[in-house]
Amino acid sequence: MSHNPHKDFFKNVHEVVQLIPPGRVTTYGAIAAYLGLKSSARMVGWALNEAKHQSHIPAHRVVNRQGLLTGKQHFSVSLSMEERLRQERVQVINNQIQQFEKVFWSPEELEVVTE
DNA sequence: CCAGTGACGGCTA
DNA sequence: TTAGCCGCCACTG
Repeated sequence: MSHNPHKDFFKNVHEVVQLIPPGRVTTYGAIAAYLGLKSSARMVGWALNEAKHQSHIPAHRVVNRQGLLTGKQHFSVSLSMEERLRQERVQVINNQIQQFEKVFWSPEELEVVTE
């Protein structure tokens, strides 16, 4: 059994991302903080990079702190990050999520739901 | 092994 | 308010 800490972290990221409701988005930092590694937001991006080949993980619902689609380069041209979000009625203009505060979802909300 | 690179974000000037 | 710095750490050449 190889207990690689970062592998577990990646797996946890995948699980959290799958819980983001359609039509909502969260941030790299919010996921990192929820998993107890507040200063490792960059690693969330790495984890999503691996998730790229797993279509059931909605990586397009993760944006940066400002609501910008900084990870758009990692999505196919045929179905871009922006298009995936639009399909869920999330407004995007110039890579910027509109009404970001309203669309933002935090993993912290899970505490309420699971109780 | 070492240096450079990032799907980030907090802090400082 | 904006721009730059730097801590973070897995991965690559």
